[in-house]
Amino acid sequence: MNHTKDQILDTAERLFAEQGYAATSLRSIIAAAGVNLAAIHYHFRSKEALLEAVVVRRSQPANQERLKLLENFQQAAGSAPVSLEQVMEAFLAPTFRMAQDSASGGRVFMRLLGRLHAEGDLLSGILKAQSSDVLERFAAALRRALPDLEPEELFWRLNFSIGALAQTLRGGSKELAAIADFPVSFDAENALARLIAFLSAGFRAPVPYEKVHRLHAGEER
Amino acid sequence: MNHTKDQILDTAERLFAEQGYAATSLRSIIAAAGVNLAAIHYHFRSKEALLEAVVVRRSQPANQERLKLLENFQQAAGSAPVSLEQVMEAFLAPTFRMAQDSASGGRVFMRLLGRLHAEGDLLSGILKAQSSDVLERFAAALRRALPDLEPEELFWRLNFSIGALAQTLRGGSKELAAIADFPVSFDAENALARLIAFLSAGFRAPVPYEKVHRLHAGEER
DNA sequence: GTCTATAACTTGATAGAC
DNA sequence: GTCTATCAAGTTATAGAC
Repeated sequence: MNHTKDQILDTAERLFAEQGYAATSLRSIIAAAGVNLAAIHYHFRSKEALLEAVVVRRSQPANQERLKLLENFQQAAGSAPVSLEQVMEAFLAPTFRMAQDSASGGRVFMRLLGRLHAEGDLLSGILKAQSSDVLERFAAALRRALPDLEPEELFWRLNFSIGALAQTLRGGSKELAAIADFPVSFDAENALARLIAFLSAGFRAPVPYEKVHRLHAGEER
Repeated sequence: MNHTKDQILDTAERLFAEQGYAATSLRSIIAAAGVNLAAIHYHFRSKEALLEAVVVRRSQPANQERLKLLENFQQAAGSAPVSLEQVMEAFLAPTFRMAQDSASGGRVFMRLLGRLHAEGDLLSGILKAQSSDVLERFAAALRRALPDLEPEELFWRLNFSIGALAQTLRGGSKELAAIADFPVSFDAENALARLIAFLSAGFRAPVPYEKVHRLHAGEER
C-alpha cells in the first residue's frame, strides 16, 4: 500500500536479520532504505513496534497456512492420528516455502526468525501473543502422533527440534561451512526434507534409560 | 589471581548471557560488578576483547578435555572406529559437566555460548581461532563413525545438531515451557543423555530420497 | 506524509590525578 | 591499579515547519 512504509519494513527486516535487533540502529535502517528518520516514528511508534510489525507481517499468514495444512492432513486421516512427518511438515512447510519464492524477502525473514529466536525474549513476547493457539494445536497433534512418548521426553525433543530449526533458518554454522569441502547451496524444499527426516528419527529414538556415563572409556567395556 | 579482573569476567559473563553482547553496556557491567569503568579498559582493552577473554577462559580447558576424552575412546576402540554416541559424548560432556558443578559459573557460560551462537559472527571469530583443530578432529571421527553417510547429508545433520545443542545450552524455549504442564528442572547429565539419544537417532535416519511434497494431503493417497 | 532541527540520553573509550 | 572527569560519537524520540 504505502511505498515508504513497505520500504522501511523490508529494510528493517534485512538489517535485523543480518545484524540482530540490538545491534541495528534506526539510522542505519533509514540510510539503507533511503527515507527520513522521522518517517520511521510516524509509521511505527518505536523501534520495538517496528520489529513487531516486521514479524507479524509474515508470521500471521504463515500461521494460518500451518493450521490449514494440519486440518487437511487431519481430514485425510479420518479418525486415525496424523503421522509425525505430516505434523512436522504442516508446521514447517509454510516457513520454508516462503523462503522459496525469491520475489518476496522470505529468505531474509527465515534468517531473521532464526536469529531473533536467540536474541532475548523479544520474539517470544511478540509471537506468543499471536500464535500460542497454533502451538497448542500442534502440540496436541504431536502427542497423538507419538502416544507412547512420555510428556517430559516429548518436551525435550521439541526443544531440540526448535533449536535445529532455528539453526537451519539462520543459515547454518559459519565455522562448519568453512570446513566443508563442497559448495553449500540452499534449496528450501531440500532442506525441509532433510530436517524432517532427521527430526522424526530423533523423536522416535528409544528413551535413554541408561545413564550416559556408562559409556565412559575406562568405566566399563 | 586478580580480584577486580575476575569480578569483571564473572559479571560480564552473566550479563552477556542474559541480555546478549550488543544489548549489554559496559556501564551495566561495572554497576553490577561494583568496579570502576576505567578498570574494564585497563584490564581488558575493549568491549570486544572482554568478550573474547570471557569465552577463552572457559572454552580452552573444555577443548582440551574434549580431545582427551576422544583419545580415551580411540585407545579403547583400538583399530575399530569410535561409536557415534561416544564421539558425541566426548564433544558434549565437557560443556555439560561444567554446568553441573554449581560453584563455578558454568551454567551461566552454557547459556552464553548458546546465545552468542546466534549473535553475529562474534563467536565464530573467537572460537575458530582457537578450536578449529578440535572441530576437524571430531569431524574426522564422525566420518569414521558414519562411513555410509554422504558428506553433504552429514554436513546438514551436523548443523541440525549444533542448533539443538545451542538451544539446549540456551535453556530451552520460553514459549514451550509455558505450555508444558510439568515443572522443568535442568539436570545437565540428564539433558546430555537425552540430547545424545535424540541426535544419534537423527544421524542414523534414512536419507530422504522421496521428495517431501509427496506427503501432501490431496496430492496422493 | 515528509522533512529539518534538536532534545535528551547512552554508548565506548581515554587522559591524567592519585 | 584505581579513581574522576570528560570526550566524541551515536542512540531513540519528538516538536514543528512545510
